[in-house]
Amino acid sequence: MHLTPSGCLPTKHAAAPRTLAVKKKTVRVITSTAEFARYVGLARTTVSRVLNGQPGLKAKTIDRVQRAMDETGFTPNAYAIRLKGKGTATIGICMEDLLTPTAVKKLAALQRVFRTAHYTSLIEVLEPGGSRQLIRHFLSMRVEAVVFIGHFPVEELTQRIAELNASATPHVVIDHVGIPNAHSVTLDRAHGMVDVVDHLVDQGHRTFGLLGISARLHGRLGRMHGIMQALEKHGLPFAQSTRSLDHLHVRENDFEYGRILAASFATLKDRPTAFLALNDEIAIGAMHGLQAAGLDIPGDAAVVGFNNQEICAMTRPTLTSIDQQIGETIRVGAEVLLGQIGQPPRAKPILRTIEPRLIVRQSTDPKLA
Amino acid sequence: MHLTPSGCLPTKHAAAPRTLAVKKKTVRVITSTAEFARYVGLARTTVSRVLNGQPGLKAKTIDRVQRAMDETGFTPNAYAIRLKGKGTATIGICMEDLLTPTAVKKLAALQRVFRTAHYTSLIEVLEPGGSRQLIRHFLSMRVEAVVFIGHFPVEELTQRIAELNASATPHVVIDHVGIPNAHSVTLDRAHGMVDVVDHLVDQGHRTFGLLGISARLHGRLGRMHGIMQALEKHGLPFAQSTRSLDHLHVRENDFEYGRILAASFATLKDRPTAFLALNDEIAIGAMHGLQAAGLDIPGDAAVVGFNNQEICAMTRPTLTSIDQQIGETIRVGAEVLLGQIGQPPRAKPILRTIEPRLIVRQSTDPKLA
DNA sequence: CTGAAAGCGCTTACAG
DNA sequence: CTGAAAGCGCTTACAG
Repeated sequence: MHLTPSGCLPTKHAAAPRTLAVKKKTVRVITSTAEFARYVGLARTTVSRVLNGQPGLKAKTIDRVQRAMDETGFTPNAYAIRLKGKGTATIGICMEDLLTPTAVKKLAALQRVFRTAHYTSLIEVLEPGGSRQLIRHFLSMRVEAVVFIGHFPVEELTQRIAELNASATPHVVIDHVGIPNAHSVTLDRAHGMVDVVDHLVDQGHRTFGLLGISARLHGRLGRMHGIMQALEKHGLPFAQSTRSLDHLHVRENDFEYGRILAASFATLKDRPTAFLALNDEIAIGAMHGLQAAGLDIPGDAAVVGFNNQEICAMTRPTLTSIDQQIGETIRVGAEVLLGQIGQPPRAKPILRTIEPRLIVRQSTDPKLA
Repeated sequence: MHLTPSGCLPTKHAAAPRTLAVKKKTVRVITSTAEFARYVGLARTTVSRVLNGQPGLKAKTIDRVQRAMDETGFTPNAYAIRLKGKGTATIGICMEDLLTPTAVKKLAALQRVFRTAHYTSLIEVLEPGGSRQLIRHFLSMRVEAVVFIGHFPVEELTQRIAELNASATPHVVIDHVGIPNAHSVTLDRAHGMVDVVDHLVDQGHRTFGLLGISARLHGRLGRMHGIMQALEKHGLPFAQSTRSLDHLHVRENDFEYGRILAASFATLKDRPTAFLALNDEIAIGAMHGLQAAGLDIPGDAAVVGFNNQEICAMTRPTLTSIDQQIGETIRVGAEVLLGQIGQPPRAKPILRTIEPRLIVRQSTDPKLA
């Protein structure tokens, strides 16, 4: 999105009168209620009433207008309506990208909820460093609320939330903790990892390879926190029980990243027996890499993914994973957001937590093979 | 999206004055250039000039305005700008859904191209039967062009294209042939299937199971056309060489659909030796189903997917597939669309064809195992 | 740089 | 139902 200094969209070209040649004669496209009213033979006021479904109109009049709309294809100018208007019924959705399947799933679900609640979604993808312009664009479009989906630079997002708060625009941050004063809905990843570790320890595992998982972000609700907590519970010393090779490789394509991490792990003499991956893609890549090294899954190595995508049921072996409960996340997210609209700003940030669910499959349980 | 009879968005509530309590005193959010100009101590005209980056302004003045914008968070009302304005620099993108990975990839690529060209994308997902309202919404937002991505009911789409043509709004249909008077960019699926069949015949296959592929749609550029053409070329009688069990099962989840089709095929005594799937998901499900029945891939059965998603390199065996050339598709699509803006309407529909690329992997070539 | 003014396309009382 | 009018928040000549 390109914006002028004002945060608004640039104009592309002078508005040529929109005409269209039809069968040798030029038909002017009707672009205003004034013109349209003249065409129908009614007053502008009356047309406006019909368009807005106001009461006290004869069925005949409504019909006349409807028919004329079909004939001419006239649509009232939304910009004029909303200028005059009482709210835009629009919600801005800021996406980190459109390439993460689970993020897109959330977007799709959210858009559906908003539509049901009679809101239009204004969907934008954040360009690196473009968050200020993006929020200015949303504000200039007078959105009634803003949702953030995905992962953003903490400082930038913090700034943007402050701006939204300053303009009394409601917001919710989906799945991104650690933003001061932000209302958010977050998956309790820590809890998910506790379930995973419990399950793996139960299967006899004592050493864990971490694929793409680190403590950098997240804090209390983060995965690392959960892993440490669970290991402690089982009396396993953290430093000896876990191993990461993330420093060796660059993460571009997740599948490939998982594969190459696994290949490196396969060369270790004291190789961990269980692997926890940041997501399903990395886990699938890791299975590929481990198997290519001649290892059996789960016999020689157990693997756990994250997100429980449909593909998990179709790999060989099928992949144990953690379900994000996207439906629930979006339900709560929408509730938090819509609850703010029309209300006075909250003093305290709202923080809602979603509990994930472990789905055990063959990659960690030999009995299921 | 909910629309009133006028095709516009309903109003949600009366616009309460947006105020915000900050440190005990109530700060009014500035919502107009008039207010803002008063705040800065400049004329509205001057402020407007600064916001639009017009020449002939002192650096000092520009600075003052910039600073005041940062202080107040003021954003000019986009609805007023565009009402007055010369074009909206907005393009409507109509998606069939947000759940098909390749469709979302196209969306992401297209949005990026549009942004680079200084257009904002208005992304909407079509609800069943909601196409008329959707297009009315786009027209009411005065989009400068419309893109359709995905598959739509032919008759509905034909109607919508006619409406867009009637209002002189440019459009392009990505990957959906057979719409009269529609400008479109389409993958030559027939060509793709010719390549597949050539490859498989080369590998010694003479019988082909079709998974989800039928002749219902598409015509000349369709897959079935390509399959028939290639079989004829190799002197293989079509009816004897192909087999479909699509009538036996319901297609909901594609992975599962592929699995269950394959399970049925596995029970046949005269089972085909090669399988062509509608997409990668069905192909992966089919591999799962065939392997579960004890068959070796590609030894007992070859499998080919469609779309060449990243996962194809991570299955066991890796999956031969056809790459859609999404980058090229979107490049051409944007070219076709942007080329129409500001030009007189075309008499003849534009039809551009994209050539797919066969990517051979282990699932069809034992030498790669 | 300022200020007054017209106009974009609507909605909404208001008087008939 | 009609008609005249005010106003939403901008932009853009125009005269100073």
